Amino acid sequence: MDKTFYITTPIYFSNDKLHIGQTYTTVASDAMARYKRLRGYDVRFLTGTDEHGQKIERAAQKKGVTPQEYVDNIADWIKELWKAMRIEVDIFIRTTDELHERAVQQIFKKLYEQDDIYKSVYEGWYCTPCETFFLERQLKEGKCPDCGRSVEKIQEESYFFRLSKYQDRIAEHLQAHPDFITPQSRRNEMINNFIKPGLEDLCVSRTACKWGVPVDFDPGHVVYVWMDALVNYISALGYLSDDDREYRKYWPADVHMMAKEIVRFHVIIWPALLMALNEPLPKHVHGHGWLTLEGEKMSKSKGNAANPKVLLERYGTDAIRYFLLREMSYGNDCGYSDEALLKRINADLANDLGNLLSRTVGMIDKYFGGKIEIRRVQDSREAEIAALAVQTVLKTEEALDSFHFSEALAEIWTLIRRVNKFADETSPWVLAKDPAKKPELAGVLYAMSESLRIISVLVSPFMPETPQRIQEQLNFSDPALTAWESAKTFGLLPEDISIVKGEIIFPRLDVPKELAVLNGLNQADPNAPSVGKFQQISPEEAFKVLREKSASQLVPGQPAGQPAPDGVISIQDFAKVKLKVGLIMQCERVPGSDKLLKSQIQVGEDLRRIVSGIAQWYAPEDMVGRRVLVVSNLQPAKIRGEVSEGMLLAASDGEGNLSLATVDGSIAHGSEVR
RNA sequence: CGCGGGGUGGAGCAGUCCGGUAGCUCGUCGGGCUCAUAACCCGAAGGUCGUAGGUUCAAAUCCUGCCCCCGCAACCA
Repeated sequence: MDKTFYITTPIYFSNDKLHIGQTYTTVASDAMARYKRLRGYDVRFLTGTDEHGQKIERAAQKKGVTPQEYVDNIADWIKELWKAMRIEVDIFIRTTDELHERAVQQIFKKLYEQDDIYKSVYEGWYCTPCETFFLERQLKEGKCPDCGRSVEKIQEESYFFRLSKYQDRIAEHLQAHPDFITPQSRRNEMINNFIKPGLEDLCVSRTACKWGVPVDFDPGHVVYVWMDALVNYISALGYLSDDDREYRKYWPADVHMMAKEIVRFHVIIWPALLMALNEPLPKHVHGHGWLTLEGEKMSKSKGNAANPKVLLERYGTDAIRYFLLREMSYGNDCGYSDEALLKRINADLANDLGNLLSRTVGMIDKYFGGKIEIRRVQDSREAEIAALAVQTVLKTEEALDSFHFSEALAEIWTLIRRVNKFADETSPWVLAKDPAKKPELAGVLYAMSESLRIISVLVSPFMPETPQRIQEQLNFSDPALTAWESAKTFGLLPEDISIVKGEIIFPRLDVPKELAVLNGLNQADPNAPSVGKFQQISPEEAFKVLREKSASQLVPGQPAGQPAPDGVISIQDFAKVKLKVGLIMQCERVPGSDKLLKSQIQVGEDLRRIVSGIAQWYAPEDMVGRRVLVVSNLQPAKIRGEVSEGMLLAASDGEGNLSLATVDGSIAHGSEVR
C-alpha cells in the first residue's frame, strides 16, 4: 500500500484579493507537497476559498454584484495566482460548492440530532451602523469597538455547539501529543489562552446574514462561517457523500498548514467537531509566522500589502517562491521589503546559483567545445565536495520533515557556495593553460557539473522551474538523474555529457532602479530620496521619513539638502502649496481600516478622492457637506491600497484630539486659500 | 498584573530547551582571481547579546524585576 500524505492550506477568505504574505502558506505547502511526492508519497494537496459571510455579502453589495458573482471573480483571480506561482494543488474547494454545502448541512443535522448542537438564545450587542454583533466582553467601555458609538442589546435564537463538552478531551490530546501543534510556542498560547480559562459553547448559526449554508431544517438560519470553513478539509474528500473513497484513503490529514492567528480554530474547534463526529483528528497543525511590513502585520484590510502578481511577473515565479521560503524563519515573523527581495535575488540566485551554472557551462564550452568527454578524477578535493553534497541532502530532508523551509534552503546554499569556492581552489582556468593537465581540468568540471545536478534536484521542491533550466544546460533529463534519491549518490552524471549553453537563469537586478519602479506610487514626496540614494536609505527608513514629513506636510517644496534655519520658510516656499476649499460630496470608511475615511471632494471643476486618517474623530455621514481645506497639488499617494489625491488639513494637539479645518458656506469650493 | 512572541555588530536573522572561544547572509573596507551575471574567492573592521540585579568557576543561554516593539483577544496566512 502506498504511503499517503494529505496536506491542506486554509481556504482563503474571498472578500478581497490575496497579498504576498498570504501566498506564503500556499507556497510552503506546495513545497512540502512536492517534496513528499519526490519521496514517493501519494499526496493530496488541498486549498480553496472561503466564500460565505457577511463581509462578502457587503463587499458584493458595494460592487453592485451578487455574492456569487463576487466570489466567482475572486476565486478565478486566486486560481490564476496559484497557477502563476506554479502551485500544484490536487483539489481546489470552494465553500459554495454543492458537495461542500451538502456535507456542512449533513454534519450540522447529525450533530443536532445527537444533541451536540442545541438551540438556545444568543445574547449580544449590535452596532447598527456597523451591522456587527459583539459579545459583552468585546465592547469598549460599553460602546462599539469599531466606531465607538452605542450598541443595542439583542437576543435571537441560535444554534450552539457543545464545545465545552470536549474541553477535557482536547486538553488531554494536546497533553498526549506534544507535537500535535508546532511550533511549540503556539501550544502554550492555546493552552493558557483558551483551554485553561474554559471553553464556552460556540454559537454556530446566524440569522442576520443570508449568504451562507442554510440550516436545512430551520430556514432563516445560516451556518456560522468558521464551522462551514473547517468542514472543507473533509468535505473536499467526499466525506458523507456517495463517494467517500478519498476520505477513507487520505483522512486524517498529515498536516494543516496555516498562519498563527487561526491556529486556535484548528486546535480547539476543529478537533471538537471531529470528536463529535467520531472521526480521527488531523495528525499535525503547523502555524507559521507572518510576513510583516514595517513591523506591522500585512493585511488586506490595512491595504499595506505588496501585490503578488506584479512581483511574479517582474521577477519570475521561482525568485518569489525562493524569497518567501528563504526569508521566513521558523516560527517567527519576518519583515517584507522590496529591498530584501531584490537583495536576495541578486545575492543568492544570480551571484551564487546562476553564476555557478554560468561559469561551469561556460568553461566546459570554452575548454572542451561543450562536448568533449569529461573524465572524472576522484581526488580528495572532489571527495570533499561529494561528501558535503550527500550530507546536504540529508540535512535538507531533516529540515523539511520538520517544516524548517528556510534552514533547508540555507543548507543547499552552503553547498552552492562551497562549489563556487571549489572552483577557485582548483582554478580550472589555470589548468586549462597546460595541455598536460587536461584530465585534471575535466575532473574539476565534472565535479562542478555533478554538484549542479544534485543542487537541481535539491531545489526542486522549492522552485518548480529552475531545476529544468539547469538540467537543460547540462543536458540531462533521465529520471535516474533527477529523482530525489539520486541526489544521495555523487557521480551519477554520465562522463560524456555535452552541455547546451543557454541563457542566464537569474539575471542580476539593478536594485536602485527596481526599487524606484516598485515604489512608484508610494513616492508621495517630491523630495523623496533620489534613485541613487536608495543604497544608503532602506525603504523602511524612507517610509518613516515620508510619514514624519506628511505629518507636518505644510512645506512639501523644501529642498532636502538645504533646510532653512529654524524651520522658517520663504513666501515662495509657501506659495508652492496650493490650498483650496473643497466640498465633501461623499464619504465612507476605507474597508477594514479603522482609521481611514475616503472622501469624494468637489474642488471647483475637479472631483477628487482623498483618504484621511480621521475615522476615529469623524463618522462618514458627518463629513458630507463640510467645506474643508485641501492641499490640491500634493502628489497622489496610495494609502492602504486607495489612491489619495491630496490631503485634508486638520488641527491635532497630539493628545488624541483632532479638528478638521473648515470654512463656512459663504465661499465657493475651488476657491484658493492664501 | 489578560495571553503570546520579540529586543544579538550598520540591516535582516541563527544560537537560548541541554550554560563553557558570539555564528550566518547582506552592507562597509582591503586584497586575490579573471572561467563567470562588475560576478567568484580570501582577509579585516564592527557586538559589554534591551536593562538592573541574582545563581554559578563560567550566563546571549538559568532565575527575578523593569523598559521598549509587535501580535492575539474582534474578518484576517
